[in-house]
Amino acid sequence: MARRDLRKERAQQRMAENRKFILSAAEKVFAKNGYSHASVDDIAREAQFSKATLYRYFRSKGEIFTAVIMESFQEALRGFTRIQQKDRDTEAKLREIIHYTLSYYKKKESFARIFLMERSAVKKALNLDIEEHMMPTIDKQAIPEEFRQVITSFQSALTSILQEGMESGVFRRMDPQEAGYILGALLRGFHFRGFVQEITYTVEESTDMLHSFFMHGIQASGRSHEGECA
Amino acid sequence: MARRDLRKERAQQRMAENRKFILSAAEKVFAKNGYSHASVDDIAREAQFSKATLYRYFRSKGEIFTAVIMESFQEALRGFTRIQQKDRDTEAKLREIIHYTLSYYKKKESFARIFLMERSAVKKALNLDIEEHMMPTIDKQAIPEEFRQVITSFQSALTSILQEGMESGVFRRMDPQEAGYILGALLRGFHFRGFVQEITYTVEESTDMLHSFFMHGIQASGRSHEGECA
Amino acid sequence: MARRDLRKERAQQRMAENRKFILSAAEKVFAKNGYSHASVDDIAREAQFSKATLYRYFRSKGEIFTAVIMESFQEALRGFTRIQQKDRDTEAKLREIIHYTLSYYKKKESFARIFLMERSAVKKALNLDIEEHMMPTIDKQAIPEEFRQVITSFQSALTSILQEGMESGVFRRMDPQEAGYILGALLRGFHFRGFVQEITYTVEESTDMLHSFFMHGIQASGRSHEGECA
Amino acid sequence: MARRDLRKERAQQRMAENRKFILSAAEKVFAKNGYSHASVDDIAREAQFSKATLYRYFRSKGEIFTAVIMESFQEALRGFTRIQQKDRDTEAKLREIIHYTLSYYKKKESFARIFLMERSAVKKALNLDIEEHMMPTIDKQAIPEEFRQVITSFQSALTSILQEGMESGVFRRMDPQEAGYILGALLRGFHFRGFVQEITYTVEESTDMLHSFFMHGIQASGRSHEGECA
DNA sequence: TATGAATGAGCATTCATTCAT
DNA sequence: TATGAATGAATGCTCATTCAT
Repeated sequence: MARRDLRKERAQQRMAENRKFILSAAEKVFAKNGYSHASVDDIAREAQFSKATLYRYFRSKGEIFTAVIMESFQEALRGFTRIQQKDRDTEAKLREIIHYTLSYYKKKESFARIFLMERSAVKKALNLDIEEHMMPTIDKQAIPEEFRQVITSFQSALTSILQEGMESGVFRRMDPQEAGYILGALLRGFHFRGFVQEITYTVEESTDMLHSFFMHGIQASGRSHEGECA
Repeated sequence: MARRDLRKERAQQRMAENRKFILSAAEKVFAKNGYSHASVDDIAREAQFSKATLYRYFRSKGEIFTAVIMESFQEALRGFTRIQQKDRDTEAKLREIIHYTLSYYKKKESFARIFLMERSAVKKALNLDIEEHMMPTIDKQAIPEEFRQVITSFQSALTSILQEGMESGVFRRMDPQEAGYILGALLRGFHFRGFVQEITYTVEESTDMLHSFFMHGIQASGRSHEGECA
Repeated sequence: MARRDLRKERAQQRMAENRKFILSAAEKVFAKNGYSHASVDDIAREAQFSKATLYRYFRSKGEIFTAVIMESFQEALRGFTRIQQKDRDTEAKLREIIHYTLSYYKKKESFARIFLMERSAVKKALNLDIEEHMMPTIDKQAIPEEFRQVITSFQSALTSILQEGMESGVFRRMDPQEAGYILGALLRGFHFRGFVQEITYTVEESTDMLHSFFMHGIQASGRSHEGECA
Repeated sequence: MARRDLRKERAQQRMAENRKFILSAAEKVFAKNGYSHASVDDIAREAQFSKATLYRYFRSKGEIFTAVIMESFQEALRGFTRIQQKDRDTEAKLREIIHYTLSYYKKKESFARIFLMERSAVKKALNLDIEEHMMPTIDKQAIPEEFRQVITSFQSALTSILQEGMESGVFRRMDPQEAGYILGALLRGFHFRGFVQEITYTVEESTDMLHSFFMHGIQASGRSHEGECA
C-alpha cells in the first residue's frame, strides 16, 4: 500500500533526522567536555531528548562517539576527494589540501583533539584494542575496520597528490609515503598547539606558511632546489 | 634553637622527598591511564601512601597533575638549555634539539599527550583555586603563569638557535619566530599521530627525516637553496 | 606499640560491628523485597550508611547477599550440630531437629524463601553456575565451595541421626540418605506453603504433625511397624 | 446485522487466540528468567508482537504473569479432577495424584517455583488494580479470589481422595485436612529442593519413594500399622 | 603527621509504561 | 487495531574529597 509506504518513509525520515540531531548535540558536548567528561545526560539535555531515547538510537555512549567521529571523518574525506579530483596543477591542489585540512581542524577544533588524544577512553569506545583495560564481552565488530578504511583513504589521497607532483616534476623525488607522513605531521602540528601557545595564526596565514615551507622542502632540484647550476 | 631547626629541616627534607616520590608515582599512573581514568586511589597505591596523605601534599588531583607536568617540563627545559649552550655548529645543535625533543616526547609518551590534549579536564585542573597551602617547597604563586613561562622559555630556546643559524648564514633569512613555530609544529606532528596510524618510525629515523626535511626548507639560498647561481 | 595495637583492635572491632549491622539491615531488606527487588540504596538507607560505604565493606550486592546467607546458614548449622551431639535418645533428637528447623525457617521466613527460589538471580549472586545469563569476568572463587560445605554438613547431620536410629533399632532399616531426603522434603514442604495457603499451624503443631507422621513412616517393624505379629 | 456480528465474533476469536499465544510466549520467558528478570520486551519478542500490543491485551506485566499462572493452574486442576473421578482403588489414585503432581511441577519447573516464591514481586503483581478492561474472554472479577478458589479446589481434591481411603479402610483414620496438608508438603518438598542439592531422583523414583513413605505413615492399623496385635 | 573510614554526587544503562499515528 | 517512539524512575557501582583519630 502506498499510504503505508509513505508513512513508513516519513517515520524513517524523522528517525534519521533525530539521529543527526542527536549526533550534532553529542558533537557539541564532546567538543566541550571531552569524551570521558561528557555524560550521556549532557548529550540528552543538549539534544532535548530523554536519556532513554538516546539509547533507542545508539547502543552506548561509545557508539554515539563513534558515530560522531565517522560522520565527521566522512565529511572531511569527501572534501579531500573533491580536491584531489579537481583538474588543477599539483601545487594548487596541495595548497588547497592544506587549507582544507587546517579549516577542517579548526572547525572540528577540540573535537579532533579528543579524537587524537583521550587515548585509552577513545580506544575503548572504538573497540580498537585493549591495552590495560578490561572490556569483557564486546563484539569486536564492524566499526574499527570502517575507521581504518577512512584513515587509509585520507592517507592515500595525500600520497596520490604528492606522487602526481613527483611524476610531473614539481616535487623532488622521494618516498611519497614519507613525504605524506611529513605533510601530515606538519598539518597536525600546526593545529594542535597545546593550550598554552599564545601565537595564533589565521587559517590563511597558516596555509601560506605551511605551504611555502613544505614546497621549499620538497621542490625538485631541477626547479631550483639544491641549486646545482651551471 | 638549633636542634629545633635541624628537626624542622629534616622534616622538610622528608616532605620534599615524599613529594617527589608521589609525583613519580603519579606520572606512571597518568601515563598509563590518562588524566580522567587515573584515580587518586591508583596513585596512592602506586606511591604506597594513603589517599589522605596525598591530600596533605596536594590540594587536588588536578594539582598533582599540574605538578607532574611542571616537573617534567622543567627537566625538558634544562635539556634544551644545555644543548643550546653547547659550543657546536648550529646545524648539529638543531639536530640535537630535534632528537632530544622526539626522545622526550617518546619518554613522556601518552603523558605529554594528555597534557597537550585532555583539554577540559586539564584546564579545569590548572585553573583550580590556588591560594596558600602547606607545601613549603613550592612557591604559593599561581601555577598557570609559571607554565606560560616555561613554554615561552622553550620557544625562545628554539628561536635563539634558529636566529644564530640565520646570522651565521647557515639558515635562510626569515622570521625566526615563524621558523620556530614551524619547527615546533613538525616536532609535535611527528610525535602525536592519531591512534590509527600504522607507520611507525624510530626516534632516529624520525630525527633524520625531520632534520633533513627541515633543512631543505630553511637552508640559506647561498648554501644552495633557491639556487640563484651566478 | 601497645597503644597502636589497641587502636587498631578497636578499629577492627568497629568495622566488624558495622559489617554485622549492615548484614542485618540487608537481611531485613532482602526479606522484604527479595533479592532482585532489593536495591543497594534500600540496604544503605536501612543501615544508615552511605551507599559508597557499603561498597567499602562488600564488593557487590551479590557479595552482601552471599554474606547474609552464609551468616544465617552457619548459625543454623551450629544449632544442628548442637542437637546432634546431645546425649539423648534418637527420637527426641529427631523431634528437636524438626522443631529447630521449622523454627529456623520461620525466623528466616521469606529470606529462606528467596534463597530457595529467586533462582537465576541468586545463582548469579552466588556465582554458582550460569544458566542463560552472561556473567563475563567474575572470579569463580571461594564462596560456592563454602556453601556446598555448609549444605553438606546439614545433610550429614540429618543422616547421622537417622543412621543412629536405625542402628539402635528405633527406625526401620532403609537407605539413610533416602530417609534424610524425605525428612528434608517434609521440612521444606511444611514451611514453603506457597502464599495462598490459608491453613496455618504453629511451629509446635507442625512439629507434632511432622514428627508423628515421619515416625509412623519410618518406625522399625519390630517396634510395631508393619506389625505382622503372631 | 448478522454480518456485523460475525465480524465481531471473528475479531473476538482472533483476540482470544492472540491472548493465548502471548500467554504461552510469556510462560516460556518467565520460566527461563523468573519474574523480575523477564522483561516485557522479551515477552513481546517471543510472542512476535509489539510491546504496545501486549499492553492492549494485558494491563501490566503483573497481569500477564497472573494470567499465565491461572491458565496453568486450571490445567493442573483439570488433571487432578480427572484422576479423582477415575474408577480405581484409592491407593492407585493416590499414586497417580503423586505422579501427576510431580510431573506437573517438573513440567512447570522454575515457573511454579517463581509463583511459589518470588514473593514481593508476585504479590505486588496480584494485588494490582484490577478493574474493568477490554478483554472480553476474561471475567472482570478480581483475580486473587479466583486464585484462592483454585488452590482450594486442589486441596479438596486431595482431601476427598484421602477421605475416601479412610472410609474404605485403606488409610488410618486421621484429620483428612491434616493428612492432605502433609501430603501437599511432601509433594512440594520433593520438588523444590534448594539449588545446591546434588541428589536428583527421576519423577518415577520420587513417586515411588514418596508414595511408599506416605503409605507407611498413613496405613490403617488393621492393615498392619501400629500392629498392636493380640 | 598519617591514615582508615565515610560520603555526595555522578554515571552508564535498563525497563515498564504511555502516546501519537 | 497495532505499533514505533518516547520517557521517568531506577539501579549497581565509582571516585574525588573530607573527617576523626
